[in-house]
Parts: sequence; C-alpha cells; structure tokens
Amino acid sequence: MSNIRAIRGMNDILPGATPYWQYLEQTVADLLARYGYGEIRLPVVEQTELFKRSIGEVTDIVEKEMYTFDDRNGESLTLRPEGTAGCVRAAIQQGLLGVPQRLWYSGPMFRYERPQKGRQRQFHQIGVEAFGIATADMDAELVLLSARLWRQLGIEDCVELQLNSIGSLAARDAYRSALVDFLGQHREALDADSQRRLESNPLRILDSKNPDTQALLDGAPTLANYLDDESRADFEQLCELLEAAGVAYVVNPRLVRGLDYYNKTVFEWVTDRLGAQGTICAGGRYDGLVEQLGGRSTPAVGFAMGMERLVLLLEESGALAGREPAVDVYVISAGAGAHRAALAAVESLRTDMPDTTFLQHTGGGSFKSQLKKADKSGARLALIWGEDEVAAGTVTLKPLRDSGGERRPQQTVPTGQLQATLQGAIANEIE
RNA sequence: GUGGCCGUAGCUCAUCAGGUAGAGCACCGGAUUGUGGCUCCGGAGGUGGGGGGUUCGAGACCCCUCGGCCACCCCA
Repeated sequence: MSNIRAIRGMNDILPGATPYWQYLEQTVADLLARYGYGEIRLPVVEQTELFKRSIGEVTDIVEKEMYTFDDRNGESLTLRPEGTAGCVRAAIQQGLLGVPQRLWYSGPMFRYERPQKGRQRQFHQIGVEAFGIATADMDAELVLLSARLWRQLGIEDCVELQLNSIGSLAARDAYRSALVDFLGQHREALDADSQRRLESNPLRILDSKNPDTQALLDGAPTLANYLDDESRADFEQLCELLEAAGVAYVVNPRLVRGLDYYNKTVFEWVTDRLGAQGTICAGGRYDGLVEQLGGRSTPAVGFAMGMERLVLLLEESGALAGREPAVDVYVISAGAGAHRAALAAVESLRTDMPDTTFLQHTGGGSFKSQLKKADKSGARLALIWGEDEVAAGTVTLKPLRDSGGERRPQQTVPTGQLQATLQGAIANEIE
C-alpha cells in the first residue's frame, strides 16, 4: 500500500464519534469545576528521565512501550505514556505545592502496544490529581467524584468499583519477599508469564488471568496481612466514608497497579462490557512521587480515565440516542441572482438567529437534487430561493418532516417577514 | 513481543474443483422543463492490500510482506 496511512494504533476520530467525545469532555470539565479542580495544560513531550524515575525502570511501559527519540540537541525525549509524571513535574517546577492543589488535565498519551479493543497507541486520558492531603477523605473525594460522573453519564449500572491497599513501601517489600518465597516453591506450577514476573514484578502475578495461577494464589500469603498500621487504618476509613456516602465497592485483595509510584489506596472502575480492556478509570495514592522527583515531600492521590473506553461504553449504552438533528434549515437556491440573494439573506439570519443551524447548499444542481440533499441532511425545513422568488421579493419555506403522518404545505413568504415566519416554523417543529 | 481470524466497489458481503468479478446499500442522472422521502429505469465506481511463486491461465493454491480485528502480555 503506497498511500500514506495513519500510524498503527493512532486513530482518526470521525464526526460520527466526536459528539460522544464532546459530551464526555464537557460533562467531566463541568463536574471537575464543581468540585473545585483547576485545569492544567501540560506538554505532550517530556524528558525521558522523568518517566523512568516515576513509572519505574523495570515496568513494561518504560522498558518497551515508550516513544523515545533524541531531540536535535541530543537530549532524550519521550511522548508521555501517562499524565501523572508530567503533572507532578509541573507542580514542582511551577511552585504549586505550597498549598493543597486540586488539578486536572486531558490529552493524548502514547504507548507502543499491540492495538486491540479499547487499547491503542495514541489514546486519551483525563487525569485528576490532588496534592498535599494525606488523609483518606481526599481519596474518598476522588472516588465520589468519579462515581457521580458515571451517574451523570448514565453508565453507573455498567461499572464496578474495586478497591485495595498496597500499603507502604516497606510493607510492600516485606510482602513481595514473602510472595516470592511462596511462589518460588511452586515455580513449576506457574505459567511462563508469571515465572518471568517472579523476577520482574512479582505483585503483578496477583492479577494474572491464568486460572491455574489464581488457584495457586489461594494458598499464598495475602497482602492485607502485611499492611502497616497506617495504611490499614486509612483504608478502613476510606471504606467507611464510601459506605456513608452510599458508594458500593468490592475489596479486591489482588488488585495491584502497574506503576511503581503507587502506595496505600489503589482503585479501579471496571466494566464487563468492553472485552478484555475493562478498566475505564484507575488510580491511587502516590505519596512518595513528589519527593522522588525532587520536590518537597508531598502526599498525593489521583486517577486517570481512558476516554476511548468511556466513549465505547457511552456508545453501547445509547447515552446520546434520540438527539435532535444537527441541521435545522437547509438553504436551496438556483440561478446566480438567487444564489447571491440566498447567501446574503442567510448570513443575516445567522446573525439574528444564533441558535439555529443553517446548512447552505453549495455546488449548484437542480432543485430536485438540492431537495434530495436537504432531505438527506435531516433538516426540518428548507428555504428556497429561485428566480421567481427573487423577482417577487419572496422566499419559499418548505417543511421537510411530516407532522403526525401529515405532509405540510410549503408557503411563500415576503422577504421582510422571513425571519419571523422562520422562527415561528421552527418553534412549531420543536413542539 | 506471542497467538487466532481476516483483507474483493465508499459501506456490508457474495462468487469459486483455479478460466481475468457480482449483489444490496450509498452515490450520480432520468421518469417529474422549479420541489425531497416511495417506485421504476439507467450510469459511474475495482491494478481483488502489495510483492513473488506454481500454472497455458490465480481474487481463489504456496511463500513473503503490509494492514485490520480479537485475545495474550500490559494497562486507561
């Protein structure tokens, strides 16, 4: 194929889908504003080192999924594979962390992965981060906020909240040793992937999809028994707050997150409607990251939601079904004089009727073909300028949609009364 | 990175024991010299993803390659 095509996994989002995106983005932006979060806009490219130090050197993301290249000055840069690192970098660099901060951002992320349903190489996230508050009420706020979002989007019945605590760094280290000890004794019972993970990231074995591995884990030490007191207390408090607020959750003791910077609370919103990539939103605490990246020690918690996955859910749930047609009035004209008159008149109507959509026919053609286009456009009304109308100083207003099975007659309107008649006709159509 | 399935008209798909392609929808025009939706008639549209091989002959068989979907892995 010699034609230039889009990069694999980097998709065009077409006009058929963008209404879902706009609806989703607008809903999220409004909701975050109501909770007092401020939007921060961040670069798509950062120093490679930022991601290595935050996400973790041995994670798959850093080892084999980053789009990394040398800038012209030889500096190694990377297309961001996630948003938290850049947000933390900006918060430190811009001195935002002297007081608690509630921030959000949105935009494309990049990971070199094999595309499948709900996963692409350029994907979009909205991320929410709260800095400076160590207590579990902050975690709860984020969960409540996300729960409200699903309700507002009408997908609350499709999603489930899973919670866990992975404890302090020390607690996790102790548990990791215990888990490796245990699994090491059953190495031959592990699948190849899990044997590999035993070296690279043993905690990830916990959420293996392999049934045999899961069965083996039934006898393994559990993370909960290794939690430090503070993590346990904070987790209990979070659960109490969620119960008090009426948010249902499932404690998943095998829920661990893939990025190194998490500690204590982790959570995921999952759905069973999207195939294998069912996590639509996930996050947790990362109290050590700010300091790790050179800032003053600052507790933090955040999450990110996958926009493509949410759009898929919205489409499936029919959230936007029954929307009104995009076009109100289709404008038809034939003959050079009539075309000039129509263009000028419609511009004037657009000024006076800012909420009405006018689609001006372009490219000529017979009345018949123009009417066909008008019908296809879904417009409710057509305005027709022809030589007769121009000579008489009138316009023809033709309803295109039946009313209760009745076809409605067109009418000839003097130009001076066009706007009033049109407004009346539109009001009549909307009834 | 691994595996399965799949690439034929703009879209959804046929055809076929290997004899150089068809339908529906969409599009354009006409029946209606200025009027859409229904109907009828006609038209345009394809180097059968690309390359190589087998063959008198390949969309069909073989190999390679590119791409798509789904799953593993990973993760939003």
